[in-house]
Amino acid sequence: MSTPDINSWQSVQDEVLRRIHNRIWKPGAQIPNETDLAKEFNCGRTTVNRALRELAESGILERKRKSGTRVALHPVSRAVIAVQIVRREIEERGASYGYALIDRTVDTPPHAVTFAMELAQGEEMLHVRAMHLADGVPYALEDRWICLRTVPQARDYDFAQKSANEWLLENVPYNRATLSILATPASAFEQEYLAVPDKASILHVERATWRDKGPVTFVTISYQPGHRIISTTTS
Amino acid sequence: MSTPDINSWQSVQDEVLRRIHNRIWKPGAQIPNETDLAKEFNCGRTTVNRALRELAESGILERKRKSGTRVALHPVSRAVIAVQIVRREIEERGASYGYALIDRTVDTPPHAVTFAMELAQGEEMLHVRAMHLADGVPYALEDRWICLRTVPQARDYDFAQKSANEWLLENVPYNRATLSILATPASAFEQEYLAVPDKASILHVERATWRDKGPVTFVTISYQPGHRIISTTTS
DNA sequence: ATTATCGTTATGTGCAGACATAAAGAAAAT
DNA sequence: ATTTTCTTTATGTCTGCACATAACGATAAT
Repeated sequence: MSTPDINSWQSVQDEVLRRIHNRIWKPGAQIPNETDLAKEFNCGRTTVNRALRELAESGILERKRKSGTRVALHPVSRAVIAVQIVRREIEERGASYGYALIDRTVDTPPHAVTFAMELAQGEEMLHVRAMHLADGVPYALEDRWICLRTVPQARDYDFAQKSANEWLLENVPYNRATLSILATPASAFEQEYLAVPDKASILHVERATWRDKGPVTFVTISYQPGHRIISTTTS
Repeated sequence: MSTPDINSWQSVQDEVLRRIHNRIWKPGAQIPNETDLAKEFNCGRTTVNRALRELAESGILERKRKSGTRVALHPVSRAVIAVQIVRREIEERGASYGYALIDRTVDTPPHAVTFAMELAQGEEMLHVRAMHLADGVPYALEDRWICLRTVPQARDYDFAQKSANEWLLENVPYNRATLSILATPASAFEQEYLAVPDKASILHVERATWRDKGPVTFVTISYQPGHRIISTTTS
């Protein structure tokens, strides 16, 4: 109508966001349907669809066939954190990366590990522990269990030069992953290798991965006290 | 070609993922261009484009105009965590929600807060502290600073019934947000209100929000020891 | 009153075709 | 040798149109 042509999906999205932020469309309220918006903005319905679809994916809008589109009442905003190999994490901070293997054994994992990997107990796995250093200083510890049934080739790799972190990513693809973040007091092992005092507060990232139902690995990364995981939030 | 018709963007995506997982297309390798894939799958280029675009957004593929599309060498997988109001977090666990305001004052925030909000020091803000309870037990503490310049109407609200968490979300929209996760030993304040021992390890989520360059709020949620943030990972 | 059926409606998706745009590489000019 | 300009190529996006599909609501059958 009076609106000047808004004919890129990006500009449609901007305009929709503007109306939501300015309470022209209030939380919970229904917004016009795609066809009408397309007419108003003088663009194709496909363009409006793409703009709204993305906003729905990010939780700002709620869409239902036939019922239409409404502004979310309690938007669940999604914080995205980038999970990448520790070497890159360190290099992106402008530090030089160092790696040291601590030990590599074959053992039966504790219950917490088999539980996270959705397995019965008793199976032997490869247990690899290593340190990641930034400018020579301990940056994080890696405590990893690798399922030898799914990844038999790990038995022949010594992990002395390249971390299991990187080796697995390059050699063993996965389909599914879980990730969990928690805080615990430093264990004796962490105290020793991270060189921190008793009861220091450690941030842990636990990650389990699977390849087509076969468990691949379960890893805990323990960070130096004070470490932050920073997210780039959308919307 | 020999491939049976794959003509939904979803099935194209599945097939592409299958080829990546089965190393038919190896990390770092270039994959055929959209037109060729469309021909092979017997579908429109638009369909292939949507499938590949989403995989690129999720970090599995890397695309560049003219150069083409290649399988990411070091895929940065994106873990998505849902940030929502604490009440919903508790209710989703099947517990009953309780709320208690601890205090509400006007004060000048400490440096850590003004820094996170990208402000100069000296400005007075509203400081609200409260407890969130699950089945009557302390679940998390909320320590919040609200910018009275951007949100003057907060001065007239007492936060006795409804948490600032919810009030802000319903009344003050935001454009931009940062999120940061860290672990620290329990402060004296946390020890008292979370009823935890000295030096307990506490998981914190810090979040700052802005509305069109105007700072809205900075909040720290401190969770009961043992709390986990769980992410639903894609790819 | 309850259940089954069916039309209506808004979103979801697919297609072909067109043009826009980034970027690599070749060719031309300096 | 270096810089500039052009051509080519693959992705990025917009359009109109068509049909699929979920779901609300009304109507009909039980």
